[in-house]
Amino acid sequence: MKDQKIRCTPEPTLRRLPLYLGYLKGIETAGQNISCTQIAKEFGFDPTQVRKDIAETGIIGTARVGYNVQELRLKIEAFLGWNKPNEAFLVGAGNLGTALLKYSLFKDKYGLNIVAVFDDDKAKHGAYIAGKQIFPVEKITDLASRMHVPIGIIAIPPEEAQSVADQMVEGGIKGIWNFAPVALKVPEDVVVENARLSTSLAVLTGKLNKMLSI
Amino acid sequence: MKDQKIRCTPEPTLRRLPLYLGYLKGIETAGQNISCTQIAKEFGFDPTQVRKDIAETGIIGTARVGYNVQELRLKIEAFLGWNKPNEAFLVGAGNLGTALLKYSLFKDKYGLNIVAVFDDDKAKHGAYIAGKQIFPVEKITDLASRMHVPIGIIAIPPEEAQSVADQMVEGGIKGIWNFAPVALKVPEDVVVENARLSTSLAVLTGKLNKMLSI
DNA sequence: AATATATCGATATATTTTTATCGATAAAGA
DNA sequence: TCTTTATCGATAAAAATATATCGATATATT
Repeated sequence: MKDQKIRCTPEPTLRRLPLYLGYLKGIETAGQNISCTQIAKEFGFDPTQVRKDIAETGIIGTARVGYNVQELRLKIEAFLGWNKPNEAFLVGAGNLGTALLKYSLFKDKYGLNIVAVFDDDKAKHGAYIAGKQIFPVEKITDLASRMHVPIGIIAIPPEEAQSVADQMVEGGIKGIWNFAPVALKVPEDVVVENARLSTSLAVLTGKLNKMLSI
Repeated sequence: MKDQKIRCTPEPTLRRLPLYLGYLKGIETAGQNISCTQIAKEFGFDPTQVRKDIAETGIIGTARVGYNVQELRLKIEAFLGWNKPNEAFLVGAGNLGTALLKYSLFKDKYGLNIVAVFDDDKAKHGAYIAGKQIFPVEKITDLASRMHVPIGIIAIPPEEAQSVADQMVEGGIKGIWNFAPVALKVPEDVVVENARLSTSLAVLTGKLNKMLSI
């Protein structure tokens, strides 16, 4: 029973799909069809890999033709859940939180709809940023459970992150987008995706460091 | 001659090292030594994997004891190049750029020192944000080559990203931290790390989408 | 002092991810 | 119409990554 193991999409595939999507959006006017070969060339990937990634979405292509651009775009969006608004709570109205809120691409392109903002700074409570009212952190659990919000975004210092995550879980939030540099402990049925910029920076400086020292 | 292939650190390892680092910083007062087993438990990883990751830094541990906490921290920092200031140019003084600039952790913890900011909005030229003056984008090449700045950060809309990357490369920049959702084309000796938030969001919503539909 | 145990480093195995191959097929060109 | 070619989907091979095993060793326990 333990080894049921639902076959799930490889994470690298999930990371590449948004790239393809961005590309498709840019060329939608150009032509009707697109092949894996073309997409692969754009990104320097292997065509077979692109084909496998795309196959995950369930789309059926045509030999010698490829895929219909618009259909492929819609399939990827549906697969990622970006075709419908994903409601989210944002915790942390500091620099990062504010940037996330104002970054309109999230709403426009990825369907991420931040419906409320929370912060533990009393001075901010009741104020608005980017049209959203700021609430006290203690209200997360209650509001999340009543509004059935599925996603929580953590953009606060690491010390408070676990406590906020606990409150989110208690409120029934199923996915946490975590910008704090800590390992959150959550139940198995809650997905945590760490968007830690430091991780990305490490890859850059680590490679650079190696390269420049050779 | 083409297949020289320098043995390089696996990217997953580079991604995990900052996690260990953050953990080490949190416990430094707690004790003298730390074992892979303990670190692994903290993150839910396999101890052998942690040991391999750590081995990349060149540290030597002691059987039955583990590693000296402080030494390990310093080794990881040195390995990632975070022990010395990494000078960088930031292009884009919008929401994201400003957040990056103000996010003090980058400077304090990761040694990322943003020395100048560029934007193509004439109204911003000469102004200061977070103590840094804003320059016209056209000056990147000249300034980068004269100041020998190794890192460029791209925090602008996708349309302009490639052009800015070209200017960075021309100025001798060797590492680009790219926040724009496009595939940058650069010479082989330039490292590009894509810090695309959309990619991370895709992993979250993709998994959620699958989970909630089962 | 002898034995047990945790942990290291090294090596071997397993799993996952990427890349290559192959037959089938739809369009283009001879 | 027949051949050639690009591309698909499926399957196989290769490469990368993660996990397991094993002898050695330093500390703790009997």
